[in-house]
Amino acid sequence: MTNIAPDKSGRARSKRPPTIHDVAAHAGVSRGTVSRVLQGGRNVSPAAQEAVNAAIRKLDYVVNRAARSLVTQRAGSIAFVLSETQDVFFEDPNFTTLLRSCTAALADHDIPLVLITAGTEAERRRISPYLSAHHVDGVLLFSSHRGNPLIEHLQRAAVPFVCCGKPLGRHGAVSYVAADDREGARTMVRYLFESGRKRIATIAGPQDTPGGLERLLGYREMLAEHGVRFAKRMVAIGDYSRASGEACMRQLLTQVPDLDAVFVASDLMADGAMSAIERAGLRIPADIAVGGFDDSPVATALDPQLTTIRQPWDRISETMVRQLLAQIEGEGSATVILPTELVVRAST
Amino acid sequence: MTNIAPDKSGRARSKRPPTIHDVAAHAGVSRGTVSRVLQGGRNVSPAAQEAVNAAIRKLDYVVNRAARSLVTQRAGSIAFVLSETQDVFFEDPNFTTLLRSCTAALADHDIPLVLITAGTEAERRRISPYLSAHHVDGVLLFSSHRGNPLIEHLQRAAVPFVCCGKPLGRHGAVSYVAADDREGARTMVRYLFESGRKRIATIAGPQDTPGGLERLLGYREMLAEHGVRFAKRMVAIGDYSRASGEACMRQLLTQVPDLDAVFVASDLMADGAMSAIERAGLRIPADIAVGGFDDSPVATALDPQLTTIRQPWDRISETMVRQLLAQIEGEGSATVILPTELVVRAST
DNA sequence: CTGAAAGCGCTTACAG
DNA sequence: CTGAAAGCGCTTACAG
Repeated sequence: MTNIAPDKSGRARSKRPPTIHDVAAHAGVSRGTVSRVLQGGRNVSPAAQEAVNAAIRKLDYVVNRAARSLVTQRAGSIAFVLSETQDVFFEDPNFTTLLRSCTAALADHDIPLVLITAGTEAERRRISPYLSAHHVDGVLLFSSHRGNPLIEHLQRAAVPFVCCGKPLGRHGAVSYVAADDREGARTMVRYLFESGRKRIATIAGPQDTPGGLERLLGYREMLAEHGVRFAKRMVAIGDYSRASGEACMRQLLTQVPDLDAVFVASDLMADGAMSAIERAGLRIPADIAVGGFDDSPVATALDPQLTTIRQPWDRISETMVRQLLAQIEGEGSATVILPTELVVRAST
Repeated sequence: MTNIAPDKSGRARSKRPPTIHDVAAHAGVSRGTVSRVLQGGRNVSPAAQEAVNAAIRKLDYVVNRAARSLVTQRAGSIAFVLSETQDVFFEDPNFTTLLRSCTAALADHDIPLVLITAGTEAERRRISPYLSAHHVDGVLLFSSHRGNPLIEHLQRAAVPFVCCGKPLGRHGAVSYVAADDREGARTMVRYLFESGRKRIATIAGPQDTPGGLERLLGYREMLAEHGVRFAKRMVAIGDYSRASGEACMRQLLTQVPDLDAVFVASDLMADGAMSAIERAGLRIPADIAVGGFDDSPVATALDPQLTTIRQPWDRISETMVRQLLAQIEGEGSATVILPTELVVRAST
């Protein structure tokens, strides 16, 4: 009887939690049997099963994860690794969306999520041993810029991982889940053409990120399909920040005074672009139609509300988690591309 | 020799990590000695110390946390528990700021942060056993609305925790860290008076949150100190969302057509309020001065940029972490109030 | 200052 | 289907 009862105040006093041993004693079986029902009840008689479950409920038993980890050699947790400059990523509403849906997806599997940031080289050095030591069973990796050394590190350490978005650069077989950026861009630009727009400019994302690259490609493809010649002055490259969207739009307005539509590679940049357009005394969508990308919370906060391409964040997260879990079980890598969806609002 | 060398491709093949045993053998000492240097090197000769450290480096040894946890009865990790309706909290930029600075503060102590959301009753039920089972050593609790059952739960389970902001409702001694909401509000309203404003309205936060309550109180106090009678029609209550700020402002504009300033209890609501003001054809700050609260990223994205009260997020996070760590070491509870700062920009 | 040994709470072949 | 037993990798009194 190692348990200490709560004292009169009702406050538990260093009451140490029941172990598998207590449960076994209570149920009148061996610890091995208790462990078996904990694992799902294979090879356990219904009677024993029942007795053990009753004891578990009675004692409020919950397994000690450290002890389990020690023998199974599994951490039982998964890391959400954010390998971006912190400022950029934390201000990006997409990050929040992703974090939320990954948390939910992991909670469904009863797996704790360990949040790790690794924006700087120093941080990466610090977390490397943690990751290599298998303190987590796998990692959900968020890192959009080309050539993140973390990828190679994880590969060497044989830590299962899944990237969000295609990792740029030369790597072996790497699992990733991404939205269909190019097709999303094509859809938006096609829609702008079909709405009667003729001179469609674009604000692209950084060209060392898959979204920056692919969405620009989609834009060019759709121009070609409509027999429109691609012109450099119709393109400005931002960094996904609101401020860069505003600056890019000013630049485009100067270079192409008569443009009548702009496809912006992120909602946040579209927000900035809209400010620039309004400040130039032009109306949206009467003078210029604006199409975004993401369908982030800002899209509906804008005035007029933003027509955009919805990224399937929930599906992306769920799929990443599923893929990672499969990989932990020994399955090979895979890449999954998920479709996007055009959401028409008032800005076009 | 249980280690399997990397194969020719350089890819580690199920190489199992070195243990304390390997280190001991390598250094020619006992496992106990290795453990002692791991704990800081008390009672270890310099020579042994040296040999062990060399072996650790040589073998790339990193401690197995599960094994350590099992014997120390410490999880070695801390939970960041978000007990708000998810939508509200994830869209709140303050949350992101807090999460970032807590991650950084914990990283400084080399403690992994486990992210847990508990917005719904069902979620709370699910995480309770996890928390009570001491799968984390303590929790940083984010929950602003009155009467969160999680607080009592943590108290009963004797899990150390520190709240962000004063928890409303009857509780025993609870540790929390908060900004000085009332003083911040007083500072803003005083500043508005001193800028020559006469009819100052306010958009307050939810009245079952400390920020909602205290900032309104500060407003009232400062009115009284300036001999201005408090009038109900000068107050609107929002829910911290952008949309509510806009609605509240419309309401105030109707109720008090001649107001010349408004103190808004959050930057996000101030964003909405500014939209409403502009839509009413009024100018900021010429016709109406707008003061916010938080100094969140939106403050500088607005046009004009927002005058606001800066919350000391970094200090709040650091202090919460320090307090929690102290509590885990057995120290008693404490409450810490941190000063805010007026940041004057273009909206006043 | 150091080593031998017990023990943390589980899981998992291995017999039966 | 079940129990006895070994063992996961550490820490920590306890002797010396």
